[in-house]
Amino acid sequence: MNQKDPKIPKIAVIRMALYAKHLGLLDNQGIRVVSSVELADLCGVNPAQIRKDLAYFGQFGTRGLGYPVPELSLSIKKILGTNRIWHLGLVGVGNLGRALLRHSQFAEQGFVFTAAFDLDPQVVGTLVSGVKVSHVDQMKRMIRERSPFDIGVLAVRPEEAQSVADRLKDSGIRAILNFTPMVLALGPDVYVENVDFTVRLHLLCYSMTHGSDVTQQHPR
Amino acid sequence: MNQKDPKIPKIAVIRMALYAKHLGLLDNQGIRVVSSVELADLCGVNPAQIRKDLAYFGQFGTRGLGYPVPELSLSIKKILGTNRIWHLGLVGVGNLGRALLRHSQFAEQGFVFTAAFDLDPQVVGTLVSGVKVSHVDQMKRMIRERSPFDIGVLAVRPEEAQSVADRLKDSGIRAILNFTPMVLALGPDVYVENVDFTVRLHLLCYSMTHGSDVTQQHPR
DNA sequence: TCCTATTTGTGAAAACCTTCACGTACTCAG
DNA sequence: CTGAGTACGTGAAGGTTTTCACAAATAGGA
Repeated sequence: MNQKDPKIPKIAVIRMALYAKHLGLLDNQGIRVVSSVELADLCGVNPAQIRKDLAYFGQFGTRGLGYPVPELSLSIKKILGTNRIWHLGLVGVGNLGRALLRHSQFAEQGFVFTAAFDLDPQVVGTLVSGVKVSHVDQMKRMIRERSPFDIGVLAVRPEEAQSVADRLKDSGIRAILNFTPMVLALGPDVYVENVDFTVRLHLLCYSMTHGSDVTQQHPR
Repeated sequence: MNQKDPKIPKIAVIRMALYAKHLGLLDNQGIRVVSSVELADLCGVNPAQIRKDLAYFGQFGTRGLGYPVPELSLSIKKILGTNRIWHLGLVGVGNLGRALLRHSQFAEQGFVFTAAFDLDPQVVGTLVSGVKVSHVDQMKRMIRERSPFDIGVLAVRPEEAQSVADRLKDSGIRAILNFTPMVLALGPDVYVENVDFTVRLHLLCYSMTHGSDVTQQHPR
């Protein structure tokens, strides 16, 4: 399973998602071919960067011409694994959870919520954005029996984060998008990505107080 | 104003926010002193990394002992500029905007919403989480007259992102936290931080399809 | 007061990532 | 078919960040 990719930098994978986004836009405009220089302008990176990043995964361009937009777009999606629908399961139907369920961008990119869990009896049983909210205690059974989703989205209170994450792992979930501010201890079998808006606010504060004397760009 | 910091990597600033978070937790637990090794374990980074990062900004530790938790916590906050209240102005009171207004973590970290704007007449005039929603057309006047906030939080639809951002800039706002998927063109006078959850989902997909053969850790 | 154990602060080395520069291969016009 | 032009793919150079390793400094006990 694990391809012998001789060490691909995580940041290159992140940029692939960026390229995919812009290639999608170009594709919608009916543009068939793009050069690394043009794509680089759109993405705000160096053209050589794009060629290097793509070269990690194969050869996609035609010398003298450029890259075929629709084909490259699809190739990157295949590389990222986003050329299919991924099912998401939300845990924690509070303010943020509710907003995530209703957030249209997920669906637009092939991420669909198929389950939601909470422990508030007021919320359990309700329908939010077409998704039935179940009790957290039902979670393990539902996952085991029907495996309704691939990725767990954690939007519970900080106190509950670790125990819910443990339950997700125990149920067989291998990837978690963590919106809580807690660092989850789950071992290497579970992939975790943390989303913490406040870190970005801290950066803005630093920039405003110092006039942003910061070196590197570091993408999104 | 611009201190002669001889090039501090952005990623070091990002980690400072991470350190601040954990130091705050330690402080709450009543722990008075922490070594770089202990803090590194908590933050999931290399101890030398922490010492290097801190050294960009000064000397904070005592050899043979470690770092004084409350003092270091405060020092980092001063460095980041988060030892004060920052006021936020939300534009776009939709699902996400509403959740952000109600999100308790902002207030806990000294970020307080003092204004909110929308153009839906159904929403304008209502009170969300104690904040009165005004019409976007009032925004420029309100900012100019009362400068009610320092940082603009953009949670509008993608189509409106650029024009609203232009308006914020025009009104004198110098920092924007951008939750839309659009890349904003505002020039160097405005600091912009983009928050795009879907990028993280893409990374999880990549990890799951490939068995995560990704090199670097790159924080939050 | 002195000695040992500990931990910081920091040059130097290593690892990593980005950019350059150019050979190669392809396109397209004539 | 040919040749000029173009743009990819990639080794090497350059730059940045991380890690190592150790001297310097302090704590604390005897």
